[in-house]
Amino acid sequence: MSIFRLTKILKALSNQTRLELYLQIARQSEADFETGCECFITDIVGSLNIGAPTVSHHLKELSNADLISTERRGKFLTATINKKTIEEVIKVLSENIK
Amino acid sequence: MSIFRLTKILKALSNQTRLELYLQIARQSEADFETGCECFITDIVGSLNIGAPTVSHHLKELSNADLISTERRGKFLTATINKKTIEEVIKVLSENIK
DNA sequence: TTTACAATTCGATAAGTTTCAAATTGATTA
DNA sequence: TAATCAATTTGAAACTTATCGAATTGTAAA
Repeated sequence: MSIFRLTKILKALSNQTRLELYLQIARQSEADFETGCECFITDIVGSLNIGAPTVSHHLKELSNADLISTERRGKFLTATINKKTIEEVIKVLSENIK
Repeated sequence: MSIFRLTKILKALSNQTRLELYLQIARQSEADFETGCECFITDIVGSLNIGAPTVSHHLKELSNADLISTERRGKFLTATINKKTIEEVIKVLSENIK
């Protein structure tokens, strides 16, 4: 992984609100796998203390960093995390800290 | 680890120059362990394409995030990474991405 | 088809970050 | 002690980011 890509991913995770958003999607993804439900953004918007435009902006940042994928479900938006991306980050960091 | 602390650490690593600085210190630390040498900041300043004040600023950010420790050796400054910190980050990320 | 609601885009502002030049501090060496 | 060199501090400029209100788009329900 290039240093540029690594920086981009870490930058996407380096804002508190965005990190919370990401972690919430991650937790939700895990729960959904068991329950068969889906992670609706509208629910998260309600629980975090920021407006819809800001959430939209943050989601785009996470998407651009390839940390999550989103999908429209009619009126709503669902999000899932891309495990591969975060696993790569973990791997790179681990390798450099032997 | 609190979300605040995690954000602070990730923020410290989310700038390309600062990440390169950190990785260089990490690599150097590893090499030094074998050679018995030390990681002098003055050498890194020469190899990265930025001025001394900027390096100083970045080192402080890394220190404040507890990612590195620095020590004066007379006229010079040496740096070592704090493995524990990055290991905690790796752990938290891993746990949240099951 | 009008209404309602989720999400996005746009434009603006406030806040934060990166970087440098100049001045300063701390420590070594001539 | 004076000169030198590494590192830090300060102050400022340029750039980036987070956030919001208002307007817009897309979809579903009345």
